[in-house]
Amino acid sequence: MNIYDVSRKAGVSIATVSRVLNGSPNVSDRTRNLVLEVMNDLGYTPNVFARGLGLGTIYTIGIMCSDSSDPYLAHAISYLERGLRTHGYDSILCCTGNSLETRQKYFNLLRSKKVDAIILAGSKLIEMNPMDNQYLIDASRELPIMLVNGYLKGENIYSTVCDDRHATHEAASRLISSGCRDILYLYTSYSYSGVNKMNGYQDALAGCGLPVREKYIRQCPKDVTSARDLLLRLDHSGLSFDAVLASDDALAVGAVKYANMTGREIPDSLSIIGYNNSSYALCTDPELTSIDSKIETLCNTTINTLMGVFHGSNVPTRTTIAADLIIRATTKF
Amino acid sequence: MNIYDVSRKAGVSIATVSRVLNGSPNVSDRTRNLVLEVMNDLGYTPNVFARGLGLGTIYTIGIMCSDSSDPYLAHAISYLERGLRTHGYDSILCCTGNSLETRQKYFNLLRSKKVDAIILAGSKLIEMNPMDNQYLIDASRELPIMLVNGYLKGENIYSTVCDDRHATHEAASRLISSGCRDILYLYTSYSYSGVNKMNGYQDALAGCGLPVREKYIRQCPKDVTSARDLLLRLDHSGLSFDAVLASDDALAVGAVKYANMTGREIPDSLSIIGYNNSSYALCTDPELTSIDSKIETLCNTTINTLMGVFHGSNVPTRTTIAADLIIRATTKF
DNA sequence: AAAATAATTGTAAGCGCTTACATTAGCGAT
DNA sequence: ATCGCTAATGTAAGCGCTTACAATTATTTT
Repeated sequence: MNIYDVSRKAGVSIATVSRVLNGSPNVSDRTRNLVLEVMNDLGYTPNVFARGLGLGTIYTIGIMCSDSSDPYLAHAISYLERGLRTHGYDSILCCTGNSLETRQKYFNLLRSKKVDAIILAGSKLIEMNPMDNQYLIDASRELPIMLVNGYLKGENIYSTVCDDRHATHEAASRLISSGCRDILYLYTSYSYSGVNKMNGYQDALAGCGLPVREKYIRQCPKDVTSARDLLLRLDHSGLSFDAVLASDDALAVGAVKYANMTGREIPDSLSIIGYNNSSYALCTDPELTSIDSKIETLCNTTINTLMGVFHGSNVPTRTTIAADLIIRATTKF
Repeated sequence: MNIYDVSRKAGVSIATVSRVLNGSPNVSDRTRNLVLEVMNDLGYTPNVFARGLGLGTIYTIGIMCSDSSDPYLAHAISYLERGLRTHGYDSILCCTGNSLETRQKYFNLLRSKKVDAIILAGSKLIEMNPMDNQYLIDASRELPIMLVNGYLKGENIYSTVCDDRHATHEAASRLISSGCRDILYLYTSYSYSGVNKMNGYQDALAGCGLPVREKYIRQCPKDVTSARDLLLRLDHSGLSFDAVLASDDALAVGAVKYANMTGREIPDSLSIIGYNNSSYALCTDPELTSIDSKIETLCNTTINTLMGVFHGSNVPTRTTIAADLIIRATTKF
């Protein structure tokens, strides 16, 4: 079952069938309808490989992320996949874990698949050492590289980022205005957004004339139990803190659990702010105040930008989206 | 840059290059190494389209799910993608939402991409009305259909399921032995696994000589707040219950929140069991007793079965995996 | 009505690869 | 050295589609 079968049954040449397939205007309506009807009767679907061979593209976008089971990334993938599909694009997903090496390997694999673009979801995929991103810059001569919540300077590289710095700045400032003085900052990794978030926190302290203390900036694996245990240890070690600002809701949930275990009152004795406004935020009692990083907007903007690139429009290299502070019950404001 | 460039530089025919590409044994070691070296020098990667045209396959598996942002499915996708990749297969992801129509559309889209198999992740993708699954049965003549946690009878259809019925049977039985008499069952949708879970619950009641009451079987959207509110309403309406068995952890979290709001003691006044043993289970205080549906095992088994099918091995049509009851703090045992 | 032009359709040459079949080279047995 | 056989390599015909260009038909224009 191929284009020849259709052309035979419709009594036209394969070129005409192909034109119908590709929406060429140079086909009379009568012929077009005839061909479409035959296609329908035969249940014909064009062979993607043959199509790709001729067209050199296959309407497929590669999506890379470190781990699709992370709730934040899972949502990103969901929005990206859905959005791309509405534009007629498929997506090939690649979860690369955290090793740079496998990341490069999968990246090249996607390229060899002749995807039309590659979207990197999540700021962890951009290395802090510029040298390690060279492979992206090299590849960008060949196809557009889209970064969701990550930034890299380059000719054919487009970033859509959330204004994390501003968001944590605001969050920390509000904690301070509500009376908190010893704000613990919990983060999981240094990354584009990780660094921005931390800077926002530090700026806020500095802006209010409070000291930025190393002891109050703590690294922690991104899971509830690790965060809870870390806080228990810190508490035990005599560090006193009256607020926790976390780079992810999972860490903030851990903070709630720490408070519940130690009997500290939330928010009177301890204020907590999470990040991402994920479903975690509604799991706890009291429910989490959290920064909404607007993942859906981020993804949609990325896709719109990409479509702009495909159509040759003039498109911004970096788009910044504002975050929202969603106030619930773990803060005094 | 194509196979001709390689063949020219290596001084062999394109057929030989192709043989090296496909790991044919009919190439002398000397020639193979020479060709590989040239490929490496040139940074050559074969064109997937041309390859697919010739081979008729492209080492790509279609994965369908209703919504990749659901934590359970997100994990499934993560495991599937990773597992397939270790076997040299890519995956194309399709999130179909809940409409049968778009599901069929995307299914055919995957077929037109000539994927080597389609994996349906999650029991929601199988319709309860057999007629509505005909498209799967039709397609199975063309390519293997793999169901993760769903069952459909058919020639080239393979299912890997969790023994949900047994799991909820055990869970309910243990609730009963621990003194519970009025066990509320919360579910989200009728589906292969949904029905099994419910049956397990009902069997357990019947087995212990307890009545199966309609009022104690409630449908609820799969989110924390809906579940909490439903329980508040039921409570308010005068229904008395001393345990909640939920078809998903999110619902169980809602139950914990209901208890916290109303001051009911967990587990003394209310026992709660969730399903899937997801990260939700560790978010609450007290932490959730939950049924681990072994999603990782399910996914790996599915992939192994699929590889068996590809190799023409004799492979079981349905594989059942036992669930685990993970006991934490929301039950009295 | 013929000529000029535009719209539609057809022909055929790829796209880069695989593979059946043909050819050649290699090697031990005679 | 010759034959027979196997292993290695090459030749060429697709795979199903796109598209430049050629050919035909329809529509204006004069």
